[in-house]
Amino acid sequence: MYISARSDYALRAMLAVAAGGGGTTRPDGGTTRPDGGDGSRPDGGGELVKAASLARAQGIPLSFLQGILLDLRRAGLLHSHRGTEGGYALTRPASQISVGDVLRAVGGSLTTVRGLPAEDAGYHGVAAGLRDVWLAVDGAIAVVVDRTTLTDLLTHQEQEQAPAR
Amino acid sequence: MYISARSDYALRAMLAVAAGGGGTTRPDGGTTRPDGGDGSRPDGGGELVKAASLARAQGIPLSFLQGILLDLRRAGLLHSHRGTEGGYALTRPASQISVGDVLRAVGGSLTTVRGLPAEDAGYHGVAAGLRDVWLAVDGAIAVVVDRTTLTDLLTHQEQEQAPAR
DNA sequence: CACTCTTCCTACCAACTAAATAGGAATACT
DNA sequence: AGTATTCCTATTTAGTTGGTAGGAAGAGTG
Repeated sequence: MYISARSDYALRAMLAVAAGGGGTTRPDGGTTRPDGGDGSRPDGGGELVKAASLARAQGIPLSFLQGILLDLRRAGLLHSHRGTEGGYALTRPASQISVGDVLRAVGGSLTTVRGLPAEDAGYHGVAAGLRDVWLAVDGAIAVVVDRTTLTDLLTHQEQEQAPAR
Repeated sequence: MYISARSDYALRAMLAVAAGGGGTTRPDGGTTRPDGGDGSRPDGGGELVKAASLARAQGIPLSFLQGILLDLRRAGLLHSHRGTEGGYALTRPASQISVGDVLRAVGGSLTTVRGLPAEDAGYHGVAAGLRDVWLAVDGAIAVVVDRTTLTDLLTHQEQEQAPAR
C-alpha cells in the first residue's frame, strides 16, 4: 500500500542503468553526462554507469543512492566495478529483471502488516480471517510486479491488465 | 505494501462490532464482557457494542481505538450512541461493507508513493513508465479488498483467488 | 610507487509519522 | 442531580524513513 522512497529510487536507478546511463529528457535542460568523454559504448548490455551519473539523471541524493545500489548489488541484480572507469551494470538483461525483483531486493517482503511479513500476523478470534486477506493482497501485487520487466517499462509497453472484476 | 497499525486495528474493530461485541476465543482466557448485564440482544444487526469491549476483545489500547472509531464514524461506516447503554453499531449489514471501505476510511488513498497518491508521482525520463505500474498495483489491490466483505471474513469463506499467472 | 577516481561501508542526524496517553466537554439514561 | 459513557483535542514517546558525512579499500594511471 505504501511505496517507500527507497523502493522508488531503486527502480528508477535500475531503469537508468538499463537505459545506459541516464535519462535523455530532463526538465531543467541540463546535460546528463557529467564527464566529457562519452566512453566506449558497446551496445550489448554491459556498459558501466557511475553512481553520480544516476543520481544526477534522476534527481536522487548521491550518498543515499549509494546505499541503495549496495543493496541491489548484494541481491545480485547489479555488478559493480571500482576505480577510475568504474560504475554499475546489470547482471542480467533488462528483459529478465522484474519490478518485483527490485522491490524485494531493497524492501524485503512485499506486503507487511505493522512491519511484520503478512504471513505471521497473529490474529485472535473474529479477526482470524484477516491473514488470508493480506496473503491475497500480496499475491495480487506479486502478479503485477513480477510480470512487468524493466524492458517493458523502458519501451512503454506495460499493459496494465487488472484482473477481470 | 505496508498495512499500518491503524488500518489493522480498524478492520479488527469492525469485525468485532459485526460479530456482536467481541471475540469468543481469547488467548489469556478472560471474559470479553466487561459489564455484568448481558443487555438486550435482538439478533438482527443493530446491537450496540462499547469501545472498551472492543479494545479488550482484540487487545487494542482503548484511547487509541477511540480515535479510529471516530474516523470510521465520520466515514459513515459506524453509528454511535452515547450514554450508559451506548456503543457502536454498523450502519449497513456486514455483507455490504468491504475491506476496502474500511481501509479507505482510515487510510485515505489505497496506494501511496512516498506519501503521495499513486497518480501524481511526477517521473522524469526513463522512469516515466513507473506511474502505470503503481496504478496497476493499486487496481489489483482494489479488486481483492473490494471483493471481500466483513461477512466473508467472519464465515471464513474468503476465497483468495489470485489471478491466473 | 604515489596519485586520483570510484565504489564500499559505517556511523550519525533530522524530520516525520505512528502509537499511545491524559484530560476534559458533551450527551443520555436513571 | 448524578453517573456512565461516548466524543474530542492536546501532548508525549518511540521508531522508521530520508538524508548526510567521512573515511577505508580497491582499480587504474603516470
